[in-house]
Amino acid sequence: MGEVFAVLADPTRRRLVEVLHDGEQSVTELVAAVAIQQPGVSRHLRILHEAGLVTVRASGQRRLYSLRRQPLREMEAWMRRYAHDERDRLGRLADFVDGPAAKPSARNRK
Amino acid sequence: MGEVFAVLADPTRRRLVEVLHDGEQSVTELVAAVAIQQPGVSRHLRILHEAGLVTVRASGQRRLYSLRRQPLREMEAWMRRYAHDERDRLGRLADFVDGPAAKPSARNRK
DNA sequence: TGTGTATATACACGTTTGGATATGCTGGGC
DNA sequence: GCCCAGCATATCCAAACGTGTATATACACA
Repeated sequence: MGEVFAVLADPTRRRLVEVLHDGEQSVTELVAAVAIQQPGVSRHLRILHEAGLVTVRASGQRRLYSLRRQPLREMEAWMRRYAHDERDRLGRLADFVDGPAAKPSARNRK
Repeated sequence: MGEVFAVLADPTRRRLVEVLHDGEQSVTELVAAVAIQQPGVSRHLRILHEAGLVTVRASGQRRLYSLRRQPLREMEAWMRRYAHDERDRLGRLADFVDGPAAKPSARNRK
């Protein structure tokens, strides 16, 4: 699992994940979304694939990549354990329901 | 924010976060919890501190470190965005209530 | 079959990283 | 004031990393 942390440490790879969140994309489309050359993107995609973060599907001469969310969920579970105090479980539930965009609740204010 | 991803890419630093989750710890205690020498731990603690992940408090000749959860929460928010599909919001809520240990629900099965 | 396009791999290079060892600094007890 | 414990900083080193350029491979289409 720690593998995923290292893989997402790179900003370009995080960007790829963000773009793939919108759905299946070809390498060319992904190249257009980042700041490096195509071979670099292919290499990052290989790393993402080896970490189980993407799947590939050939379509003609294109290779269509899509996001695999399972490893992200495991990483999210780790974050959830340590991002919050053990107490205040109801408050966390409220945050989850409100979503990330919600204003901080009273309990989160300094 | 991407700083935090890079900082937590290192397994030793993640271990330190896990240990600090139990509460304030001195450097000596932290050294006992990991597999490297004291200078290495001090360096990791500096990196964690610069990323805002820990705070320090002097107590005699000891330095007591504790966890700052705010950056972890921001990182968790990123994870939450991409670890889940946009649809199926109610299902995610159920997962959250059940916690990570819960059996996968029907909706998660292939 | 030949040519262009889409993607992957090879190679070389500079930079960053994490570790060990050695040393410096500070505060407490005698 | 001395000495020891706790911790930080300096230095060196090997390994890993990310990038660009060049090249290879695979498929499409005429």
